[in-house]
Amino acid sequence: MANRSDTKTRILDAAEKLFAERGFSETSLRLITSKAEVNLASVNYHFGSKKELIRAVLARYLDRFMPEASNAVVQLKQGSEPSLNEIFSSLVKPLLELNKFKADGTRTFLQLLGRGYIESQGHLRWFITTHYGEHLSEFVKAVAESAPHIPPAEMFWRLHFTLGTVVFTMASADALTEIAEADFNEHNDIEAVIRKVIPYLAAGVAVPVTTQ
Amino acid sequence: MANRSDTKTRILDAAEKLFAERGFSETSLRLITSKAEVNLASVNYHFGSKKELIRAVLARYLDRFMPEASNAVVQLKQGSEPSLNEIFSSLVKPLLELNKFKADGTRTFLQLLGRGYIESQGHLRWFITTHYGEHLSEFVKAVAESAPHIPPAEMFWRLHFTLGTVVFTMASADALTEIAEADFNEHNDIEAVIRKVIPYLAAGVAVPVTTQ
DNA sequence: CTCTGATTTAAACGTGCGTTTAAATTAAAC
DNA sequence: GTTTAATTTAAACGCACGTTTAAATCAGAG
Repeated sequence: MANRSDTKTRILDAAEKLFAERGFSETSLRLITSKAEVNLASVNYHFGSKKELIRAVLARYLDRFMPEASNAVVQLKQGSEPSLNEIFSSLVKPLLELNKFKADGTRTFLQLLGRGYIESQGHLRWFITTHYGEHLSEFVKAVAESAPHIPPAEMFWRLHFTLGTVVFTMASADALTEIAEADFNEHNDIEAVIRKVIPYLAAGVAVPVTTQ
Repeated sequence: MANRSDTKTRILDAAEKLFAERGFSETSLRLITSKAEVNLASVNYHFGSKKELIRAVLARYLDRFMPEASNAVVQLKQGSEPSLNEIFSSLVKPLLELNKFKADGTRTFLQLLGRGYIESQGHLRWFITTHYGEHLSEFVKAVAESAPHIPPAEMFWRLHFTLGTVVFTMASADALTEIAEADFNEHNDIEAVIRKVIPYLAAGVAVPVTTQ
């Protein structure tokens, strides 16, 4: 095949789709390169290793999402005392912006995030907090200020419960929207699902701590 | 090694521990059989394949947990109108009973469940609903009756949000408890995490539907 | 055109995997 | 004690994987 300067992009595009659908360890470089229509060895040539390819796939989304998200939160706080619902809702636009970067980008990003958290044995968590720590803490700070009655340790857990809800829901969103349509004649796109989950999350995060 | 009629049990015990810790596809039969101190081929002899071993591991827990759980819900409804918190809490005892069956059985079961839902591409969901459907629907019915202001379609989504929270949290429970200990000097066993998540889930499931 | 460095290519490498085989060993029945 | 079936064992099988190699091809500069 003739020279093609977009080999790296073709690999990233094929890899992110397959990683999101099947997970990282279940996706072989041979499958990626065949879908991308590039040579098997080009992954190691351009990225060094499979591990570094995974990081590159994640970084391409995080570099777009994280600054926009923290920016949205900061801007929201310019006004007066945003509610939890408003803080979560401020992430909707940055999330949906990813659909302009790539078709189905929002879902792909959230699925990659979930896969990464579960498969990488804590490595992704370290990667995100070290590379996007300032952006993250803007969000965490806003949430904490908006629910001052929740102690920090409890908030840590609730934010991870929240992450789990989002990530799992988005990973199975296809199947769920199908069932919802069949059983309740209710059609939901990805944005509709996001708007359904926000009140659920906000209620859980803010519920008073019981010392039963 | 001399004859040992407990080879099957030794395999199941070693497999469930490794599956819970590292996931199914990341755990090789060679690792399982070496930890179990049995011959590699004995897995295929006793279980047929790795896939059937996975099912046997899950079934051993589900067979214990599911009847006890649905029983607890049914008994709770004998009294008057249980709250959502009470319904979720009624699952705690059946969950902790698993610790009597095996050391750290509760954590192992929940992690297996999480791993299974994420790794098996919907296969576990099918397995559970077809094999334990009656037990499941007892729980779903109780929750729906306890939050009659939530329309069925909305409840469908919220129960899946709930499943996501539980599954994701339990799959990463080890990592999270480690961080919580490091960052907040707060030690949590699996029961503590369960008791933390219940109010979060109950609040989210019951929050009034907004038509913003 | 020629040279040079970057990229692509086909092939192979070594490794680890789930599974299968056939012989050896064990336990139980007679 | 002999026979029979169940189980254990060591070895090998075929396959898919990530990675490496070395030659072929390409694009740009002089």
